[in-house]
Parts: sequence; structure tokens; C-alpha cells
Amino acid sequence: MPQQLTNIVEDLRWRGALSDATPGAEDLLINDKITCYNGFDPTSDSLHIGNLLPLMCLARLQRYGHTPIAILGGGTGMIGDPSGRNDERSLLSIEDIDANGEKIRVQLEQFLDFDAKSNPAQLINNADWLRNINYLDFLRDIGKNFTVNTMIRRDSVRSRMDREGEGISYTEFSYALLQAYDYLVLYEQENCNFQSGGTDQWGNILDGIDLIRRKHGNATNGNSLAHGIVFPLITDSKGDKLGKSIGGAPALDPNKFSPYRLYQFFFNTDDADVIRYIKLFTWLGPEEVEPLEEAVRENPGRREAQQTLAEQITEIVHGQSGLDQARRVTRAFFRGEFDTLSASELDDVFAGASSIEIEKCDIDNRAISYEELAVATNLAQSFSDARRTVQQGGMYLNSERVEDAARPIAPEDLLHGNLIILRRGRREHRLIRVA
RNA sequence: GCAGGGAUUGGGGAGCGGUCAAACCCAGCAGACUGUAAAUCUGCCGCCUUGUGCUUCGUAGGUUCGAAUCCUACUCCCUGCACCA
Repeated sequence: MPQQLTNIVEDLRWRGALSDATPGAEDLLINDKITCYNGFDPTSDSLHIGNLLPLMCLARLQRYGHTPIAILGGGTGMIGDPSGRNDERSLLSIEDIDANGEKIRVQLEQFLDFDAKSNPAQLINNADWLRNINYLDFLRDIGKNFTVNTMIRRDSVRSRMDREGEGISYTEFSYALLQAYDYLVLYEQENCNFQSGGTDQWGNILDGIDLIRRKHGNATNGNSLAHGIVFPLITDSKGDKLGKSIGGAPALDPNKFSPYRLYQFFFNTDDADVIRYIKLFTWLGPEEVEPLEEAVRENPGRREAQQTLAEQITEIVHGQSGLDQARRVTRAFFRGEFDTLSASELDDVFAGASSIEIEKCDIDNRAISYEELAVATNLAQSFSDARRTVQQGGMYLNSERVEDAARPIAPEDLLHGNLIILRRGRREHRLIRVA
């Protein structure tokens, strides 16, 4: 009998999404309507799957009637958060920050409901207030509330202080004040009394709460006026950060990381991690997840849970059309269903899988070798790599194992008269269109 | 500032005049086994025109028939000490 989730706290707990919360926070989440903000850094021009957890949690809060605020760090991004880093950041130009911010704004908008009647989401850029700060005023009003003694005790600061050569710049050292100030501003202007974030944000969040306490005192019951909740750092069963194995977290921007690739990324999740990820990253509840848990146990080979995870996330991030596309490409590559696809569906596959074009006459003249194509499509890093892999039996042309890396591509190799599929190993595919 | 130590192929880390494209470990890739999994086993893991081939061992020079290995200068890092406070 699946358990029932009757409130947001039970929900988050069941998902393993709640790592810590300030005293009294849970009571408010259950019995009150709160406003919670979460910051997103414009350090890159796309959100990535590491942002999925905070994003989903804001969305979950909204579904339980709370009001979410997504903060775009257009101001804080100019300084750089030292949390969780062991080296000084290089500063981004304002133009880059703003350009990144615009792209991220668009991505954020799809996760939250901005038209809800009682609790519409908000998207705010902290550049609005941070960029106009007067230094002297800030030192007098805000800086006075912080002691350096406490600040240097933070792990993120201390680890950098201990390093002789690098150290931490005054700029990054000051970061904590800015984020605390954000919280104060949001508390005063938006009635925002919750902040969420990863565990690495715990210190920053507490700083903000403390600042609000100094300015506004405590609630009548003695608890803080402001609260914080933090999410665990998501690692796989080997202890690696999610996405680390492929060298960096997959981007949510379909142009940087196609829906197909996102689908595949999650489809390949280990049995040991898949249920945990479903709970963290999808809307599915106990009644859907428990059967999947059973499926992993009883019949892991069918990969029902992995498929569900991949489908759910792809749809959440890229919508129904993105999911359809990912599915079509998957079917085409892994079941070789090219014959059954119509011309327009084929176009869709081309769109969903990165492809390149080559000239028909080069095929007719047998002017292009397999290894050249493999390198050109980035399937192999170098000719040596291509040959090596061929030698090891890891390269395929249209599902035929390639014996000779130097073999030319000939007209009879074309599928549908204009299509070539390269494959490396079991799941790395490249599509080549012949024009 | 003084005195020592160090910078090696993605990471860690051997090598200290030829036998070094450079041990070993991790990561990565391919194959086998499977389930587009994990574990395990095998192979690979600088580049190319596959060769007594080419370019690599912080940067620039030098010594030598020959240097990652020796010398000089420079850059950066680490450890002591001093200076400052």
C-alpha cells in the first residue's frame, strides 16, 4: 500500500530532497503559505541538470500553494560565490552576464506558473538592486552586521585562506554579504521568508536569515522570521557528481544538449540510482514509483524505471515535442527503424541528432574514407583513435562492423539514397546526410 | 627578502644521460559477458603518410654523438626562516 504524501514536507522527505531546514521551517511549510526564493547564477548561457533539483522544488512548493521566486543572479554573478570552489573565479563581463541571464530567464520561465491566481511565481534579477548599491551606505547599513571573525570561519573561506599562494580576494570574501542582502531585500519587498539552495548554500542562507533577524527581530514565538531549506548534493552510487562521468553536467538548452542526448543520459542511469533520481527529478508519486521499484528488483533487464525516468525528465525539460523527438531518434538508432520512417520523420531524426552533410559527388568518387568521416563527426578524436577503435572492432557503418578504417564510403553504403549512420561502441551514433 | 623543494602525457605519480612516447594507479575508450546496467575479464589509451616516422616531460637557451634526465636564465608553485604587523 503506497504511502500518501499529504504535505510538502512529507513530499520532499519521501523524495530525499530535503537535506536540512531551519528550526520551525517545516511547521510553516505545512501550516502556512510561504514565499521561497532560489538563486540561479548566470555564469553560463544555459541552466544544466544540476539546477533541476532546485527548480523542481520551487515548482513543488508552488503546487502546494506556496509562492516561488526565481532569482537571477545578475548582480551576485558579477562577484562570484566562493562556496564549493577552491580557486578564485575569473570575472565575467557585464555583457556576458546579461546575455547569459536573458537565456536563463527564458529557461526558468518554463518551470514555474506565472499566471497562478493566488500564488503566481516571480522572476527577479538581483542586478535591480545590487548594481545601484552605494558602497559607503552598504558598509554602514549591512557590513556593520557582520563580523569578519564569523565570516572567516566559513569552510569556503577558510579552505582558501589556508592556501598560501592563491588565497581569496576581498571581492569573493564579500560575496556572503551580497547574498544576505538579497534575502533582506526580498524579505522587505516581497514578503519572502524562505530561501532554498544546495547544501553548499547553507552558510549563505544562514547569513541572510541572521541579517533579517538583526534588522527585524524574531517572530513572536521566538523563531526566526526567515527560514531556509537545503537540498542534498546529488551524486551517483559511485559518489560522483551527477554528470561528471560525461565531463560536465548536461545543459538544459536543446541546442547545446539535444533532447535525445538528455533522454539517453538518463536512460543509462544505473539500477542503483534510478529510483532515487525518479523521486528527485520527476512528479511521480509513491503510487507510480513503488511498482517501478519492484520492476527494477524483479526484472531489471527491461529497464522500465530508466525509461520512465528518461521520458519524464525529457518531457519536463523539453516538452512533449522534445520527448517525441528523443523517442524517434532512439528508436531509429537502437532498433534500426530507418525503413519505417517517413521523410518528415527522418528530418526530425536529423534535427534531433547532430548530423553533418557531405557532398554526393564525394561518395560517387569514393573520395571520403570511413576514418575521415569518423573524425569529421567527432566520433573519433583523431585518425589514430579511429583506427585503433576499428582494430578493436568498435566501429560500425550502418550496423556493419568496419574492418578497414581507410575504406571509402561508396554509393551502395547509402541508406534511403542519402543517409549514413556511423556508430562507435554500443551507443554512440552519428548521422550523415548526403546532399 | 633568504634558504631549501618542485613543475612529467586528462588527474595522481615514477623516471634523474642512451634500452623513454615515458613504469604504476585512477579516469576514459573498445571487446567479451549482459540489460543501451553494475561487477568482472581482455585490449587500448600523444600524432600521422605505421616508420630504424613526427611532436611531447613549466618557458627560453646551452653542454653532449645523444637530455624528461646535466648547466644557465626566466615563470609559477610549495616548505621553512626573516621582514612587516
